[in-house]
Amino acid sequence: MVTIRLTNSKTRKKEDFVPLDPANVRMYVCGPTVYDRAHLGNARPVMVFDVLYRLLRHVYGADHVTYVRNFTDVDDKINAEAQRRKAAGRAESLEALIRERTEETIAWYHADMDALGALRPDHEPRATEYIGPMVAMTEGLIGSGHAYAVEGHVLFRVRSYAAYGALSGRSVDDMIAGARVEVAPFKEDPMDFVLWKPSSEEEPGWESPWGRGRPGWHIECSAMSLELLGESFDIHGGGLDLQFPHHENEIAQSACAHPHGTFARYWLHNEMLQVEGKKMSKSLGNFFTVRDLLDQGVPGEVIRFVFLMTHYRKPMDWTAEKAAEAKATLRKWRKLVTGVKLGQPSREVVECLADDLNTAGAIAVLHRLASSGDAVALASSASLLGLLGNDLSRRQSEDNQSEVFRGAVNRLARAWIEHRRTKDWARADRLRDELSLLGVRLVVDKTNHSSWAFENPDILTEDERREKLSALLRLEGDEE
RNA sequence: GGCGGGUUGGCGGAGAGGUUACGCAGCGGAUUGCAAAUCCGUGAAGACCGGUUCGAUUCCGGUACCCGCCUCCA
Repeated sequence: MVTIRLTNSKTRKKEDFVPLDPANVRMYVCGPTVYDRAHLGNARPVMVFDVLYRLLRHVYGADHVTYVRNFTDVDDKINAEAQRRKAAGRAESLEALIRERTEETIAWYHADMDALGALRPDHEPRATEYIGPMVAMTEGLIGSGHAYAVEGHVLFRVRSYAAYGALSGRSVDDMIAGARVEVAPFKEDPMDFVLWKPSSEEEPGWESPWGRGRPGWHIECSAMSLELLGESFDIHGGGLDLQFPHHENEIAQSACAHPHGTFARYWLHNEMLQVEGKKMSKSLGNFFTVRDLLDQGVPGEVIRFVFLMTHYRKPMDWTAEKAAEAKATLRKWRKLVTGVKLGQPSREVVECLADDLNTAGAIAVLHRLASSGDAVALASSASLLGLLGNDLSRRQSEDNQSEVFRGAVNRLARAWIEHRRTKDWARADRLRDELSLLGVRLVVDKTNHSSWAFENPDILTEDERREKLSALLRLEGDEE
């Protein structure tokens, strides 16, 4: 069996991965706060841990891996949106409006991540469905002296956990020295963090021993991983930005609540995303969502490929140039693999992935397989990376091509061939150029027959396309 | 200020203490009505300063620069 090696943030070393139970390898990944469309940065951990999930399934068997990724559906930004709808005259309760917002956001998230070829996790728990376990864990922490209730809040006492700061490499004293946090007067220590906080009438809340309130951000992951994976499990993943304070706090809560468990044994953090060399932010005007890219006609598979080009522990830069490169490569490979039956992925590709998810190295192997013409190995190996599947890219493109459109393009392609045959170069070239504006590329292949292919089928709307096509058909004397 | 990470050829981006990464672009050639695509070939690197070593881009130390987190923006 292949030995998977992973860089464990906890030890800062690359280690052999040895699961607690090979018959049930367990992984928890921090998922999105569902208040709006997922931006491109949100997709990075999804891609990284999707590859890890696929690799684990390959090595241990598809039925022997449990992947949990949560939805955070308690959040002030969600509240704000619900209150906005309420203010706009909606009659439903705030709770109903919150639910509405999170439901629609989750549906978007699923659609967008599906388009990137990400497998759905085995469990996608929502924080609001685990309030009970969170309250129970909080009570336990109070009982064991690791937390205290004050003024409707419950706070975790960081001084009660000696290893606090180990994951992110800081000590409580260092943090206080450089802290910019506003310290609530009721905190025993400035670094103490909230497990539970009171809710006003305008905020969602649940009854608890400390009054009506809602959970702090960190406790949900501790409670849900416990419920679904147990006190000890294998892998915990997320973005590097979550390492502190989120993951540090999760560890503190879980370790203190269940001192006999190990909590997560391997911690993986992916580096962040940049856009054209800069941090993606609304103020820089380079902020966009996955859906924005898909709507612009960038196939999900291309987005996925660009992510995979960079190792997960390096900052990844999204650039238009990379997208173009990915697209050209995928087009070339797709031509090679059409119709081949999947077999086993190449051992080299598996070894690259097993070596701390070296996706860039795996892609290099794919290039070699492609140039050697080994279509079966290429398709099978690409499939392990979630690439070149029938479910990707094709679907996106062909859904957008109506029968009418295809028929019209076919007639125009025949006209083009005829112009070429009669050496009417002017008309032939003009037609070729016009069609390229529609995202259709006419090509001459080796045998000097002609064919056509969709190059970028999504650049125009169906209406624009129809109008343009009928103009061309008239021009070619095709009055159908 | 505290903590962590990075710096590879024109661009992207890996591995390995000594042997070609790979891809894109470029250049040369094949093919071609033009173009695209495709195919063949090819030059080019390791921020800076020291140290370890027979030998370092790869290990160690320092400098410079960049980035992230510490402010519930992944």
